[in-house]
Amino acid sequence: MTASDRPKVRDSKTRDMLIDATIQIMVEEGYAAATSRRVATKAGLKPALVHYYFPTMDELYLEVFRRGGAAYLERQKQALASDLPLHAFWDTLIEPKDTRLLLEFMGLANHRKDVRAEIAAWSERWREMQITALNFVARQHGLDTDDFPPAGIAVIVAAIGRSLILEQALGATVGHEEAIALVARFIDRFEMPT
Amino acid sequence: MTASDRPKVRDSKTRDMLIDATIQIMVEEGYAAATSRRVATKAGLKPALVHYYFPTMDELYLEVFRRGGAAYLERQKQALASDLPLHAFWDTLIEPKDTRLLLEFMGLANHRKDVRAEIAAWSERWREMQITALNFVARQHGLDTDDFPPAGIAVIVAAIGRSLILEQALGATVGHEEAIALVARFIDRFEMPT
DNA sequence: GTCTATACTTCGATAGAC
DNA sequence: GTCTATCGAAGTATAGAC
Repeated sequence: MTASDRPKVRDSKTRDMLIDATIQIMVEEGYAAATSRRVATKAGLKPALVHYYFPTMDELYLEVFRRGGAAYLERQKQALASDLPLHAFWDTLIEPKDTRLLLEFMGLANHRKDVRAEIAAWSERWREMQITALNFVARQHGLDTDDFPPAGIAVIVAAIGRSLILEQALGATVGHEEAIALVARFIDRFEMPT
Repeated sequence: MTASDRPKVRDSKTRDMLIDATIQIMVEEGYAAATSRRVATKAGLKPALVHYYFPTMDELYLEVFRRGGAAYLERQKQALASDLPLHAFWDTLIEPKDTRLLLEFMGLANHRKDVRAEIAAWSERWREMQITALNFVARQHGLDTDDFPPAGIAVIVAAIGRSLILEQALGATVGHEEAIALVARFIDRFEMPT
């Protein structure tokens, strides 16, 4: 049985276990630790099964990313459609597990060029969704686009959230409290908390 | 000859070549590609030599980080001591090669726990240096620390620079121009360009 | 200091029994 | 669908000739 004619099982408990194991390893030990053997062991299975479901490791990584990426976009969509879109958006950005996984995939993109295109395309959708929502926020509040350029704000707010998670993983949190306070103040200017 | 009694050569052309090769591979293909074989090949040498100079790969990684980290701190020190510290600091943050290497090491920190402590300690020094300088800037301009909390500003400005580089490596640059303009405007408020 | 040669481990992947 | 068994490539690391 070669790579091309393996069954394309889309929903299977075993398959899910392999995906979950991969996520867990990537988050805890980095993408480089997510080998077929390690993944299988963590899932309580044998390495050959990994290749049964995912002929190549790239296909496993891509499937993990597609699932996680789709779920992440869905949560962001909900957040941006909520009553306090800026607050909810910010909350998605500082969710540790999701953000760490995303950061691992950004590293993986530099290591596996086949994975890169997929992540780049996802990032564009992710960003466009933010810009659309922030454009709406800007119009709603009659904001000057010099003070509140939606695209620029999206880039900056996401950058801050991501970096906080990245530094927290290192245990370096000096200045975080102050940075979070600044972000909160900025967000509160547009969405008054009750 | 065991790991403990190998010569601790501190300056050697060959050693430098191995370090340079490691940096190049890490930046271009990610830390996971920086194997002893790949490093040796890129330097035009044999794998055994890598282990002659660096008994374990962790020692190679640490030496690369120590050199790069020291040089980076030195450049930051110069920047923060310049006439336009905020502008110069920002320039160091968006220097692509340095920042990409640093991001790779942050990934490596999640993968190699022995490397993590070193990177965490470096990050603290890096950040403290920024805070000290920004405290000085704040005092010089008589700034309200509610509007300009040095530690928070350091975290945020660094976060933006790093994320821009990270996204640029992916080819995702939507909103970057606007984000950069916002940062420039903020910085210019305190350091008027001539 | 640099090489060849090699030991041992881990990895990705496949074949084939069940 | 899951396993055992195995292959070849690549990984870290060492021994020893030069």
